Amino acid sequence: MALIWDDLRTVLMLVRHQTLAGAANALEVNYTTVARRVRRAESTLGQILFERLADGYQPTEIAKVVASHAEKMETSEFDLRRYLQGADTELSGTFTITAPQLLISSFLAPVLDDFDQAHPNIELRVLATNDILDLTRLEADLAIRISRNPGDTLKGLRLLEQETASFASPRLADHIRSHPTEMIDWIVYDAFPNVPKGTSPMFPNNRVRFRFDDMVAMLGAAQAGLGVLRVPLFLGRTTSGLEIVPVLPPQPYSDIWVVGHPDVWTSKKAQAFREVLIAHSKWSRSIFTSQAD
Amino acid sequence: MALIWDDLRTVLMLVRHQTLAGAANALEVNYTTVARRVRRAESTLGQILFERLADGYQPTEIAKVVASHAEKMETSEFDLRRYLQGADTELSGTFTITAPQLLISSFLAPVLDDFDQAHPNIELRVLATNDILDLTRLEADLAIRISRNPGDTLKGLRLLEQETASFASPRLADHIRSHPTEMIDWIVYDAFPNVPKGTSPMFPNNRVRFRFDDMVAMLGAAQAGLGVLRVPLFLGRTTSGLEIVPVLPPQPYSDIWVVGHPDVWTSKKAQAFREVLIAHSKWSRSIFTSQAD
DNA sequence: GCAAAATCACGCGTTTTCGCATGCATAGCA
DNA sequence: TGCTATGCATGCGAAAACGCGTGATTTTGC
Repeated sequence: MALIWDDLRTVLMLVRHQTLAGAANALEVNYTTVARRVRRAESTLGQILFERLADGYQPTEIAKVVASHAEKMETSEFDLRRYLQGADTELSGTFTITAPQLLISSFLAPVLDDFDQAHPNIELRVLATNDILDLTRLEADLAIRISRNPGDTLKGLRLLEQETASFASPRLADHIRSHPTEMIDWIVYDAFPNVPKGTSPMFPNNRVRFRFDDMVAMLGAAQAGLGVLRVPLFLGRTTSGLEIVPVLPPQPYSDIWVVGHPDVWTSKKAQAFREVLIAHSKWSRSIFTSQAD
Repeated sequence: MALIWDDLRTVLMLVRHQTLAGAANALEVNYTTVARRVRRAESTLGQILFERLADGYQPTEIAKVVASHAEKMETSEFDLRRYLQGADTELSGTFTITAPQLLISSFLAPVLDDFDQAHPNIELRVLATNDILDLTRLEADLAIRISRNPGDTLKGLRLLEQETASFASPRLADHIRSHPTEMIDWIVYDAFPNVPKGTSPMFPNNRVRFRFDDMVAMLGAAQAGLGVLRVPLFLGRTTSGLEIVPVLPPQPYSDIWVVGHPDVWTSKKAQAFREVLIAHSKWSRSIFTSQAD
């Protein structure tokens, strides 16, 4: 009746993913192995944990209970790994950060360069995604985020304040400036599907022309002259083929933070990365706001 | 960097036992396996977890932290196993009880007989020990205990009230009855090293002659006529070569309980065992008290 | 309605893990 | 000082676990 902890972990993954392949992928083993471990767990528990269906493994109620306990075990594992990460004083090994894709080229790239030169023994892994990765689960050690605050459970440091403004292709910008009362076409983000508030009274006629779900595509559309765009200053300024138009005067926007789990925050590598980040933030402040230094 | 849960468990056991053999015994594997798993854990963690000394493995501070987290995982495992035990509706498989040695022959033996005949598919395991086993860790499913209450975390059912009285060998008993004012020698238990309170005024002269740390040995000494003994009625009555003497009139003593963890309490097997236990308790009540039914 | 993709079961050869036996070092003890 | 207990390291053969390939079935997408 000696149950094997890794079998419990396997059951947990199979309950989560519902297919052998999915669980196997998460565990970095062959899916046959998942099937075998689950069979073994079922036999030592004397309980059927999954219904084998054509489209996957359907967990029974008992399997869900097993998984909930395995989840607590997993939490302890992550607690441990974060502790070890936080206690690490080595400036070597791997270090993982995550940032929104669009922050990489304009802001983060020089930071990465500096950091790598200062700490050549650290293998830096960059996860460029708009998804909010779970730092509690160590999906990344530090995250660069655009938000109003670091969140409840995380520690954070505000790197930069930033502003947004309206941008357009040079030709469209010219046209708008010379015909301020004509109808102005906007390209907007799906999550904010209206013309931004705060447009200048000098440009009274605004309407939404396109709604996109992807910022890169929106920038492309703006470059092609399809409309006016509200984006953070740094983004409009560093995108070729766009220039600022006075339709929407610069206005404050969410700040740029570096956030991390308190456990990991103290690690030598995290400290080192923040140092480079802070130094570079001071240097590049003027890209993010319209105010003089 | 995929750490193996069973390696964490192995580290926990090695921190607890400090020797490969001890940990191996607890894990029911060869000690070589413990050594190998610990080496593997050290290598994936990049940390030395133990100092190899001549008399065993000395855990480092980091190992203790690892062990504390593994302990939480272990707690979840026990929580799960108790849940599964409690949800079990089969009247087959193994079932483990514990009871003080001295309760076995006089009280429990017929219960075991009845239970086995009623449920021949259940393999009953009996741990006869005075140690208080940890039911939270499933060292036993149910425990028969002599105490005033079941304890904080456990569920309990009072099976029998009982009384104690004084016993002696027939020859000594005769002598005491015919010479009540002579000095009476007592054999007492280490934990209560004085002459029991409540002796009858008819026998005014009492002293402690021997102190023992073992009840079986005390019974033997009493059988040999070395002195008077205070024991529960059932014990004196069922021990050959002893008879009750009126030095200490029957007086209430701690009750006999069956206790169990709330999670396990509801299992079919536990219910079945309690049934037999209750039935037999009613029958045998007269052995435990001096009062008429 | 049919092709492509996804899923699982099973069998085979390989890799890894494990247990056992041996040898060595140290501590406790007479 | 020698003897014995206990505990660890290492090497070898057995056992277990694993990955891969094949085949069957079902779902998904066009």
